[in-house]
Amino acid sequence: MFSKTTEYALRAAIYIAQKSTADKKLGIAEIAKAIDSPQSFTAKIIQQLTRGNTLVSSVRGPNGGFFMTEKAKRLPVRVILDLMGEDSKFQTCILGLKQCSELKPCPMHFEYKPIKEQLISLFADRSIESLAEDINNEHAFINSRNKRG
Amino acid sequence: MFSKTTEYALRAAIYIAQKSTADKKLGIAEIAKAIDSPQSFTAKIIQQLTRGNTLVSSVRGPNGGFFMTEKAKRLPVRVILDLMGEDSKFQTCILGLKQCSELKPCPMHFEYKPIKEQLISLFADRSIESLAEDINNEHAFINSRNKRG
DNA sequence: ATATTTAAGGATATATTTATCCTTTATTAT
DNA sequence: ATAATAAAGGATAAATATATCCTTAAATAT
Repeated sequence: MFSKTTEYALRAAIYIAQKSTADKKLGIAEIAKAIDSPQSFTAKIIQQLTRGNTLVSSVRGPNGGFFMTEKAKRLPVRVILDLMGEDSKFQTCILGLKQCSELKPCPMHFEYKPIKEQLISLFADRSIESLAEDINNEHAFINSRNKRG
Repeated sequence: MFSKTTEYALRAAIYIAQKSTADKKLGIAEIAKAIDSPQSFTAKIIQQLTRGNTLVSSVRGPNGGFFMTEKAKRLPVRVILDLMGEDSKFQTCILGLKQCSELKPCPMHFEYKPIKEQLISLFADRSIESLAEDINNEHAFINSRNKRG
């Protein structure tokens, strides 16, 4: 579905939404370990997510790190894809044809269309924090220790 | 969604289903031109689709080429993905987590699940020929000249 | 001011995907 | 048999994605 790069971006952003506040910043080492991704590479990716200062915020130096404001957590998941340059991910033809359209549909166009629309609205309608809600405290983030008990 | 390789495979197989019979084989040059793909690369990909002799058939020499039997045309689209080694494409976690499951779901698991199921059944239930049915004769295969008029 | 901490950024390495070219093999037509 | 045709297959190149390392810049604590 997504490239590894985008998978790391989604995991990182969702994790930061789950675990950080303006008062509780997360270091790159913690994030990379929690989401099971290569640290240096993830650092570059999170850099991209800080561009424009709308999604992820960062502070350098001691007690610095990454965090998301409450406002940022309410943004749609789509914003992550936008910052990764994957915003047209679901807009494209499933067979990769540039000229595929309603008027000149590819052989899978109408079969794929309703599914594509659900994918688009999944990312457009759901906020990052709505996903981050950790209902049963057993999310599949490998190294996070979410259990309270 | 898919890699370019898989996109070419889908386009090629669908095109061969549309245009070939055992008596009317298609050359690699025609196929590559019709589906707008690099010829040599597409040749390798179609080779993969001939493995096991269940989907695409090939004959060498003069009047040779590629074709699909009527039986092959009735196979589900999924078979193309299988031969390309992309059979688990939709089975995987949308965030790329290996340990994502019903018991330990990733933050998008349940939101993505119904969409994933539709994708799986699109490829499992629909036959290649059912897609290939060229309803309005204006498919987005760039260089095919489907118009009868 | 200085040292320490942590992200930002540049340069480079590695792996994988995508693509081309050339030779070989099978089949057909003469 | 020989030449022509078309796919099969091997070797290699180019492009892109993935990943690491090192230096720089900013913020904090002392």
